[in-house]
Formats: sequence, C-alpha cells, structure tokens
Amino acid sequence: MEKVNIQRLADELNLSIATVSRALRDSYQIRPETRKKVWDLAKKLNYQPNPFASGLREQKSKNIAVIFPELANNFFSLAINGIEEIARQKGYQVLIYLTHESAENETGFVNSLANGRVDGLLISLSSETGNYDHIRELNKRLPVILFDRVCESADMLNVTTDDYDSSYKATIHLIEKGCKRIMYLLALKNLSAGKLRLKGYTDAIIHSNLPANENLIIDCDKDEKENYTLIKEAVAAQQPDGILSSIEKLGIVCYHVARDLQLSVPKHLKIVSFSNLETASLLNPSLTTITQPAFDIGKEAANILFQLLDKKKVIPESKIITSMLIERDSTS
Amino acid sequence: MEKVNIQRLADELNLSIATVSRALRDSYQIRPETRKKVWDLAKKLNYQPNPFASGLREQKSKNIAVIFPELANNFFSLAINGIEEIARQKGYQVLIYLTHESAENETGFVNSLANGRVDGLLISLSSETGNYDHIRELNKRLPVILFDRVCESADMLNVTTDDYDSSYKATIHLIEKGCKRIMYLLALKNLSAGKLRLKGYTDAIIHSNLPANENLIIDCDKDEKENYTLIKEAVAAQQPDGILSSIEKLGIVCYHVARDLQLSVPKHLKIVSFSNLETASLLNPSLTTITQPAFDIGKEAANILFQLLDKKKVIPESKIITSMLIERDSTS
DNA sequence: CTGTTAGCGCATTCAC
DNA sequence: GTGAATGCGCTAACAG
Repeated sequence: MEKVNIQRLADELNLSIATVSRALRDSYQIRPETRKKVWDLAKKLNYQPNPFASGLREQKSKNIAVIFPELANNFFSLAINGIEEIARQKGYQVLIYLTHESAENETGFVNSLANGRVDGLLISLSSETGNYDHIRELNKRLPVILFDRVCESADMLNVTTDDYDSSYKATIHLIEKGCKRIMYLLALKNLSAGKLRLKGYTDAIIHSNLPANENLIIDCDKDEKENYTLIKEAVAAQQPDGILSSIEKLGIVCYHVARDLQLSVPKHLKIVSFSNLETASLLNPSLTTITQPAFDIGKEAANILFQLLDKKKVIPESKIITSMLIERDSTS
Repeated sequence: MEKVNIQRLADELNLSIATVSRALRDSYQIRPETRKKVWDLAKKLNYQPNPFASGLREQKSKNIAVIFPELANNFFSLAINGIEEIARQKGYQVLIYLTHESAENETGFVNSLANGRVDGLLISLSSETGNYDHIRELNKRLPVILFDRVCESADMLNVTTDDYDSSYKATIHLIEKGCKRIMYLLALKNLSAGKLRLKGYTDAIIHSNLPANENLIIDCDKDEKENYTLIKEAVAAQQPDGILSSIEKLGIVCYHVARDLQLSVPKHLKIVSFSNLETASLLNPSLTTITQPAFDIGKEAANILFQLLDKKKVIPESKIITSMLIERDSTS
C-alpha cells in the first residue's frame, strides 16, 4: 500500500501539487472540472491530508486538550460527552489528560501544551490546585476555559454551576424538612466551588437563626478510606438530623455510613448531596441531590472555546449554569 | 513572546541546529559541555519540540487513539484510566473518540485514522458493529488492539475477560442458591462477548438439567426506556426466581424493576449482573456482580499496543483477564 | 565532535 | 487558472 499524498494525486492527474491543494481546499480560482477530477481521485484513493504537515504549515493543530481530575466520576464522564460532541462537529480532535487530583501532574500537563500541540484547553482543576500561574501562563498563548472546578479570578473564562445558590437552597430545604443539626461534608476547599458551597451552607444556617456549630462541618479532603471513618465517627458523635455533602463521592460514603449505623434515611437522617442523575438513579430513592447538568456544562465550555478559536466577533463570557435540586425523600 | 524553536537555541549559542538537535536527543557523539549548554538554555527558555515538525519528519505521531462506545459507563471510565496511565509513561498522547454505540460513527473514526494521526488504536466495538472490515483495513497500516468488546476472529489482538466462564459460573451460582427459573437479560448479541455470555448461561442451564426455556431469555438490545418496560413485563409474566444480566446497565434496571414490583432482593429474586466495583458499591448490597477488572483491562490492552509500537522482540498475544464473582446476597 | 543540507506533506506567494 | 518555489520545525545522512 503506497502512501497517498498530494504529490501522488498530482502525478496521476498530471497537475501540480499546488493545483491539487487548491482544488481540495475549494479555492475560488480553480476550474470546476479540475476540481471535480481532483476530488474524484482523492475519493477513490481515500486521500486524507496529513495532519502533521498541515499543522506545521498552518501553525494550528486542530486539537484541543481536556484536563480532568479523574474519570471514575460521573460528572466528568458526562461532561466529556458534551465536549467531544462539539469538538467533533467542529472537526477538532480531543486529547485527554487525567491529573488524578494532583497539582503537580496538572502543572506538568498544562506546561506541556505550550508547544502548539493543541489550539485550546478545557480544564477542571485538581482539588490540590491552589495556584493558577500555570493556567495564566498558558492562557497567554492559547484560549483556556475552566469548567466546574474553576478559579475565582475575573480574568479567566469559567463555566460553572451556581454553587452558592444551590448549596444555600439545599440547606434551606433540609431546614424546612425539620432539620436542626445539619452536618456539612466539606471538600474541594482550595477551590472556588468548595468555598462557595460552604458559604451557601453557612449563610443558610445563619439566616435561619440556627446555631452555627463548627463541629458539624467535617473536613473530608482526605484519603478515601479515612473519609468513611471520619464521617462515621462524626455522625455518631454529633447526631446530625441532616447532612449536606458537597461532593458526590462523599454523599455515597455518607449513605453507607447511615446504613452501617442503622440510621434510616430519610427518617432519622436526611441526606442531600451534590451528585448527578446517573449516580443518583443507582442509589436508594431517599437521597436528594443537587444535580449539575454535566453534559451541558461540557458543551457550553466547548462552545465558548470554539467561539475563541473561530475568531467570531462575539466576546465570550463566563457562564453559570443552574443546577437542580431533585428531591427523592418525599416519603418523610 | 517570541517562539522558541531549535533555530532560536542555535542562534543564541552560536551552534548549528543539527548540533542542538543532537544535544537535545542525547546523541552519543556530542561533547558533554555542549550538551549541558544546550540543555541549560532549553530549560531557561522552556523549549519544547514542536510535535508537528517531529511527527512529520519521523512519520510517527506519538499519539494513540482510543475508541469507546460511550463513557457514561463505569467500565470504560475505569479502562481509560489504565490506558492513560500507560500512554503517559510511554510519552504518548491519547486521542479519544466516542461512537455512542453507532457503527457508522465507528467506521468513520476508524477510517479517519489512516493518515498518520495516530500510531495505534485501542478500540471497544459499538454494540451495532457486525462487520470488521474497517478494523482489518486499518490494522494493515497500524497496530489495533480490541478490548472488552472484541471480534471473534483469531487474526486480531484482543483483550477480554472470561465471558463464557464467568457467565457459566454465575448461572451455577444462582442454581446452587436454589434458583430454578433463571431469566437471562441478553445484550450485545452481535458481539463476541454477548454470544459467549449467553452460551455460558445456556450451557450451565443444560448441564444442570434445568429446562431450557426460551421465554426466560429477554432480548434487551433496545432503547433505554423500552428495556425497563420489557423487563418489568417479562418478570411479571415469567416469575423468575433468579436473573442474570449480561450488562451492568440492565442489572440496574432489573434492580429497579424488582423494587417497583415489590419483589424483595434477594429473598424473592436473586440478581447477578456483569458490573464493576464502583457501580456495585452504589447499589443495595443484595446485588451479586461479575466484576471485570476494567482498569487492568485498559492497562493490559495499552501494554500490548506498546509492545508493538516499541518493536520489542516479543510476539504479542491476545489476553483473557479473569473477572470475579462478588457475592453480596449472603443473607439469603 | 560539529556543520551543511535535504526532505517529511502541505499551503501559499509569486510568476506566467 | 495553473505551476514553480519557499518554508513551517525538525531529524538524519553526509561531509569534514
């Protein structure tokens, strides 16, 4: 199988490579019949332009990078669906990187993208990330959109959900259900999302004239197994009547804790967790969730990125997508 | 910010680009001090070779493609972790493609990879795929490894789990638990995995001298919502005392059906499903699973691919990785 | 040990 | 409308 490149097409048609190139790119200054000849042969030989050659020549890659903390998480699995869909429409390839929640990995990946490998980056920060220099640095060279796990600064394009509002509303929801001792499972505390969710919770507590009790805020930025023990002990010691979990993973742990402590949900303990539909549908119907439209967040982030790449005359803006409080404990 | 390429380094050091290139590639024939000078400046300027230039020159991309049916599925989410880990170690980038179970998308993607964009492909077939010509065609040009959803033919490299055995054993497990009417939820029937799983079930039934009852085999290769109704009606009509689900998604549906029909699991109905740990941990502990080591399958598939790419003198072979039957209904 | 040069495949400028 | 020639950044063959 000989390789089929522009030269080959040109030779077989007794044309110059310049003409072939122009014909393939539908240049206005090409005779229709020439154009057709070229296209027909290209089809026949299954010609496909070499992306490295055109990338080198045009100084653009037609690739975008997506950096995720992890994928064993429904949110990101769904988000990448949205991203991939948009990228495919635009004729871009998607390069995927997993940080495993390590800031070091993240910085390494981000720094490695400055060489033209990709034209843009979609990133959701690792939970360890506290410093955004690597993002800013890369953003000088190519468009970067943050989503979900974003950084606060106004100089970056972010796509998020309404973390503060949804956390606030969820807390109020629990209070309206009669909860007086609402435990908060804290995570992502370095990140904007984590801070906003916590603030939503504490504000709701204060506005409802419930006592602010620091013992009810459990810092769960720990190892997976530790979290279980931590939460179990905290629940046993503090006897909460409601729990708000700031991330899905902890919501699940928390649900297991309730079972192991023989606390009936939602009778003895009401649980609300940030989560998403896929996961929630697997859980016992007594878990109320704050569900983020992960697919849409992915799509929206990708759309904004392509607005920049397409050099449209729109000024892209950060976007907040609202999540839904889905109640499943109506039996209480 | 000027661009930093080999030329730039050469100019600043008064060397030729050839020397710089060699120094960066640790050629044996370079003076240590020259090497050091070059590396120091490269570090200082954060030089990174342009992947398009080297790709073009060397006729290899240092990219691999991964084609998945979907990602809103724990198996594939975990598998890509394994793949990414190995690829990263080897200095390769991972391009991701999602077919959404469409054979047409799959063929399109596979055909688009013949232009040197990637050096190898890892693919898990879509449930629609019945014809493997596109795979064979691409495999003439670059290494292709199939995993999980593979094709039967011996001319391809496959990484799978022991579908027949695990299905057989799961059925025997149900029989030993006292089940006499075991329903089988059939899926992926075009694919090798689907056929083997079905065969494992039917053989176990026959070997145990239970009546082979076609009404107990429910063909679920349908739309998501249809499956629920289908299974619910089948369970109501056939009154099985055990169910073996050939895929995770149906196992979950089946679990919901049991709840909605007020059939206590595992008391009235024992359920075993192909699934994985992550998902299973979310479910009620009464679901017994056949758990595939998704992460390891991803890693193994990637390893075999890189054996080929590294041109090691080993002859790569297809590999079968054993899954585990994890029992959670010991209360019965 | 280092420099000069050709060429990977493509898009484009400049001639005609 | 078309062809010849150049260069994107890099590696390797060849020369010294």
